Amino acid sequence: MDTRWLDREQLAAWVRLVTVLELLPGVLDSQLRRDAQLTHFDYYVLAMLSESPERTLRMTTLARQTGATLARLSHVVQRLEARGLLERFSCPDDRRATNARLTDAGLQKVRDSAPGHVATVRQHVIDALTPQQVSQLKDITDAILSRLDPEGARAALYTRYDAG
Amino acid sequence: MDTRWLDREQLAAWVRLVTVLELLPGVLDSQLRRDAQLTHFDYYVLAMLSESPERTLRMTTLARQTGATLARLSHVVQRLEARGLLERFSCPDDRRATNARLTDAGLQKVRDSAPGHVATVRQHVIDALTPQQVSQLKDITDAILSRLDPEGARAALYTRYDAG
DNA sequence: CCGTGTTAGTTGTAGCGACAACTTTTTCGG
DNA sequence: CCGAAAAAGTTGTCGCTACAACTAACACGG
Repeated sequence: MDTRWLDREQLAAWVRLVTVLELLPGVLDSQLRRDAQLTHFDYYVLAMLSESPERTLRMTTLARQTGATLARLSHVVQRLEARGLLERFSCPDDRRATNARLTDAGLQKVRDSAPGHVATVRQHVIDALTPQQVSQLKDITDAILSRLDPEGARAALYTRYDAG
Repeated sequence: MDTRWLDREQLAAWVRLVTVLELLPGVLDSQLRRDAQLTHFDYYVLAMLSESPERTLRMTTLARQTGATLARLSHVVQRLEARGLLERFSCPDDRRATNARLTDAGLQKVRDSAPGHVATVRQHVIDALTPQQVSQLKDITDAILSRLDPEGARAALYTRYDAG
């Protein structure tokens, strides 16, 4: 097994990507933690629910769309439920399944924290890039995800939470 | 403060990036954990040392270059020292400072685990992209890092660990 | 050369995620 | 239908990271 090492350009891209991987989650987490007492993953879960019909999703669906394991999601949802931001109830159709539904308080939390979060995303990522680079980034991450997550379970969200 | 929401294209790029942020670290960690009993961060630390003169770096330098806090690095180095992969010694010039030096066993560990790690990086990232996209990724991550880490402390490593 | 502030690093604690073990319900081949 | 296998969640435990508090050593203005 001869190793194909990385050339200079590949290495440069990779090292930078690793550093982004190391720093960006912390930036997202600390802003949301400070301003909304939420981790980024908490926010992601709440935001996903807020955009679903009936503000409700099956645990398995939520897990697939957030890229988390069911075990992790179960812990997170337990904590969010204890805080009154969502509630769980057994699915009538399939008694193995559990649904998670966003409460009014949870919806309010998402709406309150969205502006600050979007501002952070703009400040550290989107506004640092040209429109062309944003488009390139979409294609690049798409290509990576096709290797990382061949089932292609990733979600669409992060839309507006304004008066509408 | 009127919020500037993300448009469709920005949103698409961002959601995909978040998913990469969520999935990629786990993939890197589990491969290295399985094959070398190292986290990706452990590997990064050892690799960085292996490329330094005397295989030695100051804790502060190592922290800056890996993007970690000194506290985190201190814990990690403590564990790696306990496993005999590196050793710490007080800096003669400045007795506040601590140097970390890779042991022979540590160097061997890096050399042994590098091929499998690079293969993983290729499989999930580099080989999923065209050469042009690799170049774009470098520029994009550079732009993001300029916002994330204005001091620009990121390192250069991940070179070859072959017979040389 | 003294005291104040800064720099370097360590340590304790609490919280989150990974992994494995487990229960319950559903599916489906024979 | 019956039993085995699969699917959906939950829970317990362990390891890692963030945060805050702390010690020790250096810098430097007065």
